[in-house]
Amino acid sequence: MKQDIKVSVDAVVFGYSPEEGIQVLLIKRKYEPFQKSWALPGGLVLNEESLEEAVRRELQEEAGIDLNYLEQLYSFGQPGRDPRNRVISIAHFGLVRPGDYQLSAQTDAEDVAWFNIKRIPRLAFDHKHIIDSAIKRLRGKIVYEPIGFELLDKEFPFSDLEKLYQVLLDNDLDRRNFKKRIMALGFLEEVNKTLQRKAGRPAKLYRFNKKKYFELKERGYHSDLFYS
Amino acid sequence: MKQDIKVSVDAVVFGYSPEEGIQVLLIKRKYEPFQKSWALPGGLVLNEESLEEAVRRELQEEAGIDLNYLEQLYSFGQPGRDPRNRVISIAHFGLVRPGDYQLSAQTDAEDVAWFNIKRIPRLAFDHKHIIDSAIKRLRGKIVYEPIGFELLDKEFPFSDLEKLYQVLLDNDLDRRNFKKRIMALGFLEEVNKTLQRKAGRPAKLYRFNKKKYFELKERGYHSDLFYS
DNA sequence: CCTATTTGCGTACAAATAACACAAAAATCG
DNA sequence: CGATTTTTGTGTTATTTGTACGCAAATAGG
Repeated sequence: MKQDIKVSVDAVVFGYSPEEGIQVLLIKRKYEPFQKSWALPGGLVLNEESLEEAVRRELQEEAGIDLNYLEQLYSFGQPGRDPRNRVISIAHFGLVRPGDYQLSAQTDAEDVAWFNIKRIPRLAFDHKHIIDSAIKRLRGKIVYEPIGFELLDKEFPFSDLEKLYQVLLDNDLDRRNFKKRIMALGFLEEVNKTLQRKAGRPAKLYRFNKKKYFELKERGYHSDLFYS
Repeated sequence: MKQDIKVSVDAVVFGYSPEEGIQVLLIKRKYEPFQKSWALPGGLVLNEESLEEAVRRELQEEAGIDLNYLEQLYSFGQPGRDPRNRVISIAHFGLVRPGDYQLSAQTDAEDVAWFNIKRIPRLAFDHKHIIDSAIKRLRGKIVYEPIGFELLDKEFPFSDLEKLYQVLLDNDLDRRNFKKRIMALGFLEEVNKTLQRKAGRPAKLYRFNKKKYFELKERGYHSDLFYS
């Protein structure tokens, strides 16, 4: 019998701010099945586009958002995960900066929204499961690769990074040791600016030097974890 | 226009022995395209089977082999990777023990063979690229998850494990420190047997206690790397 | 029985990590 | 305006962990 399987992509897009915590982008479905349910952005792959192109296109169409970081997460292909057809979904993992993050409000607010990862509503299909995988990936990856910076502004106070790790790994990390550790990695550089958001001493701003990171990585430096 | 994409699975299966090193299972293709080229075992997913079922079925059909460990690797979906149709391949990563490992000779020897990962022939499609990803995964994963044991006999002398890590990470690890480290993880247990293969003092046999490993993992013990 | 080979075990030293204290610069509040 | 609170910045020391070794035990082979 001829193969009758459809191929789609889904995206778990994370955003972050110190006030709101870690959030994930969801859309409200317009059509059956799961009409009006919250779901991950995504859709069928077109014949001539790559998987990554499909993801970026769908995110533009459904949420008007541009990703700062994108990688493949996992492919979900269990028969029956879509009640109508056999659909294989290649799930992706994306990150946006706080700047782009706000764009969601520009599109129809009923249809697109950010949800804190601790308060995710009931979702269509197996999307809850997919999000769980993505959160696991985020938690796992942030300790040995510098993807945390992709969730922050290009220039950020150190405390933002610190809080991100706190929220994600929920362990009390020592502020001072954490900073020493990150700085020792050698790819964070100080910008000659300060920022003040509340009371307290103004914070210096830092910037992730991606070029320097790749240089160090080339030289076989063993990145190994930021914090356990 | 209607979506016209096929879905297949491929498997990168690794085997290991101290004498042969790390090997990967390849088959010689019978049909076009790439007729008579070496390629990864795999094929189209059937309508009612899961991805993992498809992998195990194909491996049975093409190589008569049973996997000891199987996980998804990555999905390759670039248009043009198959010269005829658009085919998305969900690549998998498998491990077999030395015992099962020998089975390949039972099937048609012209069509199935093990190749040392340092001496891989020219391959069909983008299969070389897929193998590279799999090797990277193996190297990366072996330092923080106990998958190395899935490549050894259930009871093995310590030196086998040691050599596996040597070959894979090609650094000179200190025999004595390596053993201390592994034993400190707490899930390797001594069996009351010895084995002698060449000259020298007979080796005690060890066994990976998977149950104990999961117990320790539950208790939030931070597995973190065997050797860097 | 002497040598080469392989496995087993322990100990001293170096390096990385964790615990902890206090100073500086601002807002807030009386 | 001064005292208090809040936030950021930097250092020092104890503890834990990792690394570099030396040497003994048990076998095969000649």
